[in-house]
Amino acid sequence: MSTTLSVATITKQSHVHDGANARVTGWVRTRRDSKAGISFVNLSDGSCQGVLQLVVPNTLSNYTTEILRLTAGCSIEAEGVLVKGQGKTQSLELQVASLKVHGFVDDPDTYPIQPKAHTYEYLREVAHLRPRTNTFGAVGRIRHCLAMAVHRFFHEREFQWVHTPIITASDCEGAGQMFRVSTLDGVNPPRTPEGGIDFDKDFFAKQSHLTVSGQLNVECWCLALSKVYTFGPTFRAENSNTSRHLAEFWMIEPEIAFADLAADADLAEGLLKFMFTSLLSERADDMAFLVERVDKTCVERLETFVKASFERMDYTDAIKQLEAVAAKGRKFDYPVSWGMDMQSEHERCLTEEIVGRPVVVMNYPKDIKAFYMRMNDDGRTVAAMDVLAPGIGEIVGGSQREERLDVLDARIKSMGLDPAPYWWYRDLRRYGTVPHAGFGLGFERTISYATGLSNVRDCIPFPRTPRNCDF
RNA sequence: UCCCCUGUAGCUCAAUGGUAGAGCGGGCGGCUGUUAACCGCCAGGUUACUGGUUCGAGUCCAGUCGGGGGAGCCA
Repeated sequence: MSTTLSVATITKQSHVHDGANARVTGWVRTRRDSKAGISFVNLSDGSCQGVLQLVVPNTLSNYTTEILRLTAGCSIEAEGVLVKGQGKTQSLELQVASLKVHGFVDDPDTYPIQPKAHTYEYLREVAHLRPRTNTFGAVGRIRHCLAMAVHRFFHEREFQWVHTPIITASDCEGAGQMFRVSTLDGVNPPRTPEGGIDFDKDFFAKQSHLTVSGQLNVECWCLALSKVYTFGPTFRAENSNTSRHLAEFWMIEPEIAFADLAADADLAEGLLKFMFTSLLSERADDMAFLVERVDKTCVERLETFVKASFERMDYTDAIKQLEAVAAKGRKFDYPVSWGMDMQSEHERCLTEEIVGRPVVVMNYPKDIKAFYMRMNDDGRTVAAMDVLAPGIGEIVGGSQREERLDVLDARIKSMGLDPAPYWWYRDLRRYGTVPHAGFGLGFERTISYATGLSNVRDCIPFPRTPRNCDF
């Protein structure tokens, strides 16, 4: 019985396995027949970008009945000897002694995945099969690599991973439209005497939703474990139809105690650089493929990214710089002025044209930011930061949190919010409050930036967007 | 939600308002230690849907549905 080896193992350790007996499993990419009495079958098992070439002699008993019927997508297992190939490449190939077909492809004429370029739009319609393509195989492995890098980064720095809830009954998140979670009969719900829906009868005896952020929950654990993070799915019911938005996406949200906004920005920079350094060293095969087929500049972009320090700029200075280029004739659809929320065109101009690399914009006007962000001494800005990246815009949004109860209460009041639901959040400021800060990093946007895939729907296995929840 | 673009063979795309085509994929044959090979033949279509203009509509118009890009919101 031969050892089962992955294509990745055979490729990476070719010197070890040269001459060895091996068993391999996977899916057929291509088949070429030679009248010299052999067929060449390229096999992918998804373990790496490359394929293993199987050399199948016509002396096998199932050669004419099965081997010659192999088409793209058939699943097989093969046993034989690994030897150096005779073709152009020096890599190992399998001289097949026996080959078993697990599943043929019905109707190869219409098999959706062909050995050719498909459009991303088409592949989204066959999302159950698209991981079989080179590009989506690469993105899947890259996604895994980056996720592992996130955990490694935090673990090595004594952060604790906190599993914040997916379902939340606090209506105080304020980061956009939420998906309702309910077991009530949506067609004929129980009613209150006033005629409204009676949520006392609902599963949690109150309204509940899918979380839009783990931040408020992770802050609680931060004020006990000091360095924490969440990494999980979040949900936004916004009717956003863009290449940068998903209804379900993954977010990384660290929170650090006894830390200010500058430490927060340093953490964001360190995390992103660690992720991309890991990617460049661990998935060189997939990145090389992306350079060839998707985005010529993606490796170069990441190499530059990990070497350069982020530009740090106050919001006030960013506005001055934008006003300066506008004065020189740069046209904007929206005029630039202090106090405005920067539009996409402004963010892109700043990171792509003015700075030319990622930029951290800090200390925004208080009126355009959330209630929990720490009021600066000037009384008109808060300690908020966004990391803007060329080509994609905002990938990180964060802040130092308001730790002073009286200031927090004043903010809640001035923004017209009801303080009651925030009782537990306020308790953190009553019992041993500390300066603390954190941010959210959009995982799919990070993958988009790293790979050059310009639509986040191609950066998650099964994208959920308005009017689209297939598979 | 708003603006713009778009929908033709399994896929990627052609086709002045006038006979719907090519490449790839598939089938058959040839050739070859081949590399998303190469050569020949064959099959494959209610041009998204509904209606309209016209002698004649893939093409022009209206509506519906799908897809994309941009904006807003944000990660």
